[in-house]
Amino acid sequence: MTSVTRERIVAAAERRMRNAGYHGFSFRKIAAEVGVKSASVHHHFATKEDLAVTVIESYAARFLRALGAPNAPDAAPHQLISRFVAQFRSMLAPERRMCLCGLIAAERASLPPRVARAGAVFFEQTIAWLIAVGRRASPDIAEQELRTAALRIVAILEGAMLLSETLDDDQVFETIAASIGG
Amino acid sequence: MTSVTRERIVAAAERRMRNAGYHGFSFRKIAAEVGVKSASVHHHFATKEDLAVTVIESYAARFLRALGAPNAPDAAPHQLISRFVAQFRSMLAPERRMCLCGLIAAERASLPPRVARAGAVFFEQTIAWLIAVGRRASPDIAEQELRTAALRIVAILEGAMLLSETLDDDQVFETIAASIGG
DNA sequence: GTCTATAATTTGATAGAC
DNA sequence: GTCTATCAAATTATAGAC
Repeated sequence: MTSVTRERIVAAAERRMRNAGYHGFSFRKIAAEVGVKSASVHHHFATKEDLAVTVIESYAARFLRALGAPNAPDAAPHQLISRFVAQFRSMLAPERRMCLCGLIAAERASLPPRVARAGAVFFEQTIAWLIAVGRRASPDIAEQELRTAALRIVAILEGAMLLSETLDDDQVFETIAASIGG
Repeated sequence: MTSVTRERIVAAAERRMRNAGYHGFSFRKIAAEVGVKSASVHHHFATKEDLAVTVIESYAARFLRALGAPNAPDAAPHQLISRFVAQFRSMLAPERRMCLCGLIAAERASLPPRVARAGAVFFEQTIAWLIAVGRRASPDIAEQELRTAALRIVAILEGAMLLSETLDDDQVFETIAASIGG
């Protein structure tokens, strides 16, 4: 079920997709990085679409796992928001690369539907996590307001990563993210 | 100097780059869309890099021109901010496509330096425009604070476009952008 | 300025030996 | 599970006729 080679393929594909997006990675480059032939990559993943979906789902699962439960009894809501921001920050280091799903979101119009969908699921899950945290902090606020606040936080962080990358300056992310508080 | 075919090539390339990024468009697809052969595209633009740089510079110039002067005497600062937001909104319609330079920023790590640079210039110019508007509204605020506010606005709008596209929902952009005011 | 033709490389994917 | 070998198509780019 789990193979070392398979895991190394997913890791290499994630690195490449975060640099260049879905259209910017190839089976041969991935294979060369892992130290196998492209036919071996096809043994683990029948199509490029399959590999991309696996990479995105693995990325999303890792991200959500790092956040932990939104109702963790040992963490106050503002600590959870800090953890959320920190999770984005950690993705930016050490190479200042965009969030994988931010890139996938940008390419959406040209992606196979399953790939685009996997990217959207990441955002639905992170937004749901933020809403759950917000509900705990402010039980009386309407669902719509919680969702608006969650959308704002995710938009700011994705935008902050985008600007930090293009302006080639880590501090840009910190400057923008500081306004979220938490 | 200016040729109709050349302009149609730039327009087609911009459309394709906004769908799929730098790695997702080809001379042949552009040529087919315009109704010429790929060799004709090469006559106007020697390399893919050259075409991409021209597309980005043309996009940035159009965007800045639409904003107008940041110190226009007939427009109040809050009206100028509204115009800034409206300019992003207009790019989202009617196909809900990401800002071209947002996509270029996301792909930065894998781009030819000149292409990445052209994308960064767009953001430097839009941020400078926002700072100029802010300085007019609040002459006594420190430069650093104006820059922070400008970075925030651009990050929110780029992030709002990203989320709007991936969640396939125009209202997401409006919901997030509404918090900017102006 | 546009075309045909083509070079040289890369791409996603498959067949079949080991 | 990995390999060699290969296919069919697409890629950027160039040469040269019209």
